[in-house]
Amino acid sequence: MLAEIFRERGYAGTSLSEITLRTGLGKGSLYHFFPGGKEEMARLVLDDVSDWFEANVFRPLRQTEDPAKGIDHMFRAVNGFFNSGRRICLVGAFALDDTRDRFASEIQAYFSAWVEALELALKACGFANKPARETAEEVVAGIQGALILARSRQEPGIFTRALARLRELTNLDRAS
Amino acid sequence: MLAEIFRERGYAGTSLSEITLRTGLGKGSLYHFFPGGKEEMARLVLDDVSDWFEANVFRPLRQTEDPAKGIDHMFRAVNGFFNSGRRICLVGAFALDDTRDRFASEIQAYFSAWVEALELALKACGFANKPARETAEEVVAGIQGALILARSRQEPGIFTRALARLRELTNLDRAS
DNA sequence: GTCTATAGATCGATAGAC
DNA sequence: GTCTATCGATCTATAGAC
Repeated sequence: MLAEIFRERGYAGTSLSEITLRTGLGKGSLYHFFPGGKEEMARLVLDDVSDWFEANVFRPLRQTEDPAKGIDHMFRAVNGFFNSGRRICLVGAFALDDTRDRFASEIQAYFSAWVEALELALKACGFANKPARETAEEVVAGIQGALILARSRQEPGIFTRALARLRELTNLDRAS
Repeated sequence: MLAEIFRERGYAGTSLSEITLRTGLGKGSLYHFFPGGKEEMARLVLDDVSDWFEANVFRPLRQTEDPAKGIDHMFRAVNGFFNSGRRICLVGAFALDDTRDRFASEIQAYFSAWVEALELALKACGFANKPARETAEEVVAGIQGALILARSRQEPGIFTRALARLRELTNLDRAS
């Protein structure tokens, strides 16, 4: 719920009065749970997102017994989490304006963990160091960009199609 | 100048007091030039961006005599405009939260024009309909995502590397 | 055109009753 | 814990002198 408000309004655009309205909690209660105010609420949301990706995306990518399965799992989990392109990435949105500076370490950690976990899986699939790194960056960036494009056109199909194409980049036989 | 403020703060995070400080104009002057207030200022900035891309990216892509040159021109213009990954895309940033609804037609037009112009150039290069469309979406989304990734890690090199890889996708001999 | 002054609303945050 | 009341700051926007 909190996360959805920040996703809709952005960090600067989210007001405590809207949070009280949509959560049903008065400001007194909100400041009881979050003495740090709006910033602490947003930090909790970012942590929740990171935890979810750690459990459902990064960790499966790091298990090296069957790396292809981890990659497959990533694409399915990502498609589900972003509701096939109808939901944006909060971390990516926060990265674009000065909100990034407020949550620099969280945002940096999220994308680093993602790229590095995918890079590891690609190497385990047989990719050499450089193509593994570059493909990992290309896939993570491609996902973020597809979310922008899908939302800008209000056309979620753009995201699903993009995921399918990005998945092909992770096939070793198509790598350069 | 106006554009840079909106890029830094986002639409909701941009205040008129900061605009008066950084432009040196009082609020009276600002409302003299922009009776519509902040929204009209942002709309002007979006129009300026659209005009720049129309002249320096979309139009070169649409000239079909030498489509490969148009594509090459796009990558160089984009790298320059986004300052090799140090500057974000205002339209993409606006697309992510509810700012999108306020400027829906401008944002939609920007990305549609970009994808369609690139699609046209790719077809002129010999791409079939479907790969041309999909590659165009992949390149535009990849650029947007690379800007997010580069900014989140404060590492502009990510953007330059991404552009180089996306450029390869526009080579017909590498298309699927 | 540009300024200052200010209106009226809303902001994040706090105080204190219950 | 949850509420209401309210603080001081800041917001967008306007009024009116010059």
